[in-house]
Amino acid sequence: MKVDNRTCKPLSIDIRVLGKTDTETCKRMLSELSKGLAHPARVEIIRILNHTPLEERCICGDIVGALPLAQSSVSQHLKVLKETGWIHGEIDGPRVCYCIVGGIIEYYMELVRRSTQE
Amino acid sequence: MKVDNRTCKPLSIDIRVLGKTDTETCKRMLSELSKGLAHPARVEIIRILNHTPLEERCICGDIVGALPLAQSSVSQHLKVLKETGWIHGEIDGPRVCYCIVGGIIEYYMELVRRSTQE
DNA sequence: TTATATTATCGTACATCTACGATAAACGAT
DNA sequence: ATCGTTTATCGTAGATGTACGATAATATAA
Repeated sequence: MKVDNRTCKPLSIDIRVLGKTDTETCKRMLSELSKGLAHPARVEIIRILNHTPLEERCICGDIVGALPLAQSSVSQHLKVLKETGWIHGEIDGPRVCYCIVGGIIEYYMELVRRSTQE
Repeated sequence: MKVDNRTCKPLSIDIRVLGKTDTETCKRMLSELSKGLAHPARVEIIRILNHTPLEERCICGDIVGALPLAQSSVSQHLKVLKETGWIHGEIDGPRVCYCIVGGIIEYYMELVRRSTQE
């Protein structure tokens, strides 16, 4: 019998790959990730996921409950965050467990630095 | 006779105001600024303006020349950057001199930190 | 199997974004 | 006053974003 194991493999991004990434690619990556942050609801989702401790991973329903939007709208925002590279999800029974990509915030900051100061 | 004085009053933003800003406002400001970065052309404009030394301020034509877009399209991107708080412009004869808002990049980074880690 | 819970997707309706050419507006120069 | 330069705005067209209810899909539970 399956217990409430909210599992998300800790998928991470290595900030060092940026050392080998050309400026044009950096700009595209930055604008793509920025699109993810370009809505208050998505900023809030990132905040929630970044807040949630590893042993208590966040399932979709928790996020829906925390936002003043319909379930289908939240699902769309989660999709945008997945497509723009901020989060990943894993099916856990009838539910889906969402996690923030490890190190993505630092990665984003570095992208801002590199793209604007290069 | 007017010489080529590319003047832009150095308009700046004080990062300390964030200390008195509530979370909800931070999220709205972050998503608004992020919208500004959500296109490669606008990232490039920010990079150019951040690169240009103060004594050689950037006029609109320079930016148009640096991008593979029509003048009207660049003008629209400049408008978005103005509306989202990244840059400001000053009329200088028939031309317009654009400048990045002082300290806006650090301000943006701090917004990312506060909005995601709060 | 059937029912229940959870989440994605579909269909729809507006709004906003993106890009362009054409035009207007503002100013300096002649 | 007229011309040329520079930049914003308009009009248009197509793409994308946003929000919702309804429905489908998936897995567990009964």
